[in-house]
Amino acid sequence: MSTATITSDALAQKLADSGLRATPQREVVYSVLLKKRDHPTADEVFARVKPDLPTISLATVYNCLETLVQCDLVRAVNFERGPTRYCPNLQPHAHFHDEQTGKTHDIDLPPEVLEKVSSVLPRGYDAKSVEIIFRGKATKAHN
Amino acid sequence: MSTATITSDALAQKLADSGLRATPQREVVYSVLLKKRDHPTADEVFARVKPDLPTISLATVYNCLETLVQCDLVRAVNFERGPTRYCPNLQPHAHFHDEQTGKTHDIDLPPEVLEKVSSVLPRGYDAKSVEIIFRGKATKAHN
DNA sequence: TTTCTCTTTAGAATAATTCTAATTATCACT
DNA sequence: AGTGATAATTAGAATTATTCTAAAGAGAAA
Repeated sequence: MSTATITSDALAQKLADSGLRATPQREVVYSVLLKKRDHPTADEVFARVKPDLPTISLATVYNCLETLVQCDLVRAVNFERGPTRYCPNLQPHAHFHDEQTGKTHDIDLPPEVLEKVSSVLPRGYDAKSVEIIFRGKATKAHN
Repeated sequence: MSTATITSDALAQKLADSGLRATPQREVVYSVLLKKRDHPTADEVFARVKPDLPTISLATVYNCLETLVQCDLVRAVNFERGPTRYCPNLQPHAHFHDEQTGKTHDIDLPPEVLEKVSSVLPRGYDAKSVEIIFRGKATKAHN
């Protein structure tokens, strides 16, 4: 496969690796994240999943999202106190939060920038992840 | 003055600049943040302020903190879904969130790193702030 | 003083998320 | 195919952090 995303079988595999099952709910939640990559909230995912699985509950959506985050298939992103948003982009990237539109943009992070950022950590700090969030406004072109 | 912090008069001045008054509540809340710079939550600030102002309410603590953030005297910091924490450090710095202890450490950000980070933004993205959060564990020495 | 605005206060309301207990589905074995 | 064990889903209650509301208090200005 050439993309960074994952087939349904591969999803099943990833889940199995963690001793978890591939359920319709998990598959649909994941596919919904892949289909429209606009960093939806749990509520938004809930709404998008319902046409396919009319009886799914919001709690299940939360459970599935949490599961996908645990399996490293999805990243959870938080802006201030807003609801958590979910992002299936597995490349290292920062987030740009547009205050006008409320939209979130992925910003690619070249390895050398990541490295420079990590270099600020004094001895004795062992980071296993870093999150970079810009806040500001983006021009029309980026809507 | 040699420090990055601010006298009570200067606080009054900063507030006045925004058309706000220097109240005992605001002064005590601010002084509590300066005294113990461990990124307390609103609840923790509330507890620390009470000995001085036994009748203060939690809503007022939220109000004061918000006011100080508006005046650029304090930064609000969020980790995941946890409660907002407050930080009177005005220098550009990142945060390191120690998952073992729950403690938050300020990590100085040299200008050239800040610049490198900002350089990842494509044309058309106008960031007015950037927040960098590391997550991991710190050695004993940093407790 | 009187008035006007800003601030504080207590408690109610809200929003997002997590928890609980019951049901349902799936798996591993026979 | 049947049975028990385990995992997952569900609806609704509960929780947490925060914000809102309406009333009371305080300070500056007229």
